[in-house]
Amino acid sequence: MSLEAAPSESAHRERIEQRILNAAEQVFSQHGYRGASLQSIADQAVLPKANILYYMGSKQELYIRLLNRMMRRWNAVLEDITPASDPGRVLSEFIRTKMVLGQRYPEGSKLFAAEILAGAPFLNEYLAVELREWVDSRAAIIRQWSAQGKMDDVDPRWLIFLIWSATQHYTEYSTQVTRVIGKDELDDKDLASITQFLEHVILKGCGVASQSVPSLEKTADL
Amino acid sequence: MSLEAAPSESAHRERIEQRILNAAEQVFSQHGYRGASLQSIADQAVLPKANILYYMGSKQELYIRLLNRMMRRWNAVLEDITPASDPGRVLSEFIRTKMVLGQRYPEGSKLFAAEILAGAPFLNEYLAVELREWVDSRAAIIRQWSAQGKMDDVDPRWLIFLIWSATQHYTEYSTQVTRVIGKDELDDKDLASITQFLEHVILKGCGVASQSVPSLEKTADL
DNA sequence: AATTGTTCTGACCGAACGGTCAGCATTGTT
DNA sequence: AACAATGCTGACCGTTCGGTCAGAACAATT
Repeated sequence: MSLEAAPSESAHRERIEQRILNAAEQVFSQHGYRGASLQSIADQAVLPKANILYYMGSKQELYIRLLNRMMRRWNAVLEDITPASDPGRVLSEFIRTKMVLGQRYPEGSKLFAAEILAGAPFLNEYLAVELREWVDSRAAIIRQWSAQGKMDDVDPRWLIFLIWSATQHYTEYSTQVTRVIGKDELDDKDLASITQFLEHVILKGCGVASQSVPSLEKTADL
Repeated sequence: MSLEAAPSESAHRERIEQRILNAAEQVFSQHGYRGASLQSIADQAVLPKANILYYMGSKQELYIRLLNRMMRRWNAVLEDITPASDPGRVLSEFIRTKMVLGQRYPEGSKLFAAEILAGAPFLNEYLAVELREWVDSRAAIIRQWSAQGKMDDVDPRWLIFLIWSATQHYTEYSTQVTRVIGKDELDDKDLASITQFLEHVILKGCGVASQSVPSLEKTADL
């Protein structure tokens, strides 16, 4: 009845599905696939249990939709990287992007973590094919940077895993981090401080010149 | 009837309990507290389900025994650290110890990770009290090192979390790492390579002089 | 007002859950 | 040989699990 045909007919459905997906993401990320129950997801979404199955079909379909949604958010990271790129700029952007992604989708990150802990029964192929190609192609470029003398001769795969783990830590282990530093949650100041710390240590540790403020150096001279 | 009274009477019991604990550690670490079933633990231990409850009392008691066992293994790390210690030596030892611990007790590490992901319902107090004191006391010493000019002025808590996350990654995310690098498991050569990489990047990144072989530097002189 | 198609959900299903217990098997003591 | 004490487990309990389904509720079209 409107100029746009498709979206208006499913506008209501779309809203409910998003509500279910968000609720499910929270429950699955906390308790994993087996530990999450449709009843607790329904409670979280304030909907009857049968309604969840009406929209999502089954527990497994719901879970896979969540994984796909999370993987899609990932695809934009480090797309335009070439041997001519500046390592410092690229690594900084990588660290910052991953910190932002973790903050924007904390439940999605935890969901991914729980899936890996369970042995990646649903993501096995994704890890072995798509993610592997992603890592391999970036690793090849980093190796060229090393060969060009732009940075130390480190194994690029370990470097990628280092950035991955260090950034991921603050979303997946937020419970641990906040308890240890005695806060309820990390504020923007903390996150900026963490990001700056990681950029400083990782770039300097790889022998990459940093373009950020060198305020962390023990010697201010050149 | 022997010189040792207590241990002989419970030798059999001890063996069975260890068998159950090891089986339970595997199942809990994969699926979390809720996702683990006593039946699957019993299957893993090749024992009838009722036997598990005979020895452990309840699912919760079994889980808490596992957490305590894992926490006990942790207490030896970085005990003898003073402001006079050499930062390079201490940080290297920290990295190596954590890598070894993760390799020795991979299921225990994953168990811990799953507990944190679930919001640390059982470890809340441990994190907020004991672990916090552990981190605070080490952080105070690291700050003195920075003040003495022995290393860059970085936030010691972020440094501790960085080492924690980077080392933990290879045990907790072993599924992801092995799939991405196309192996079934990480061998000793990989682990040595990773350890050396982490020592290089983290020590150099914090402005700490390293005593290990400087083979990774892009310049071999000096 | 009647018809049609979609949305929704209470009630129910068999299976699996954590936990209990009666009672058989095994061992150690006398 | 008799007797406790402990080890052990099949059978069972009430509850919750993922999933099905008949039919009520609702909206849109005629």
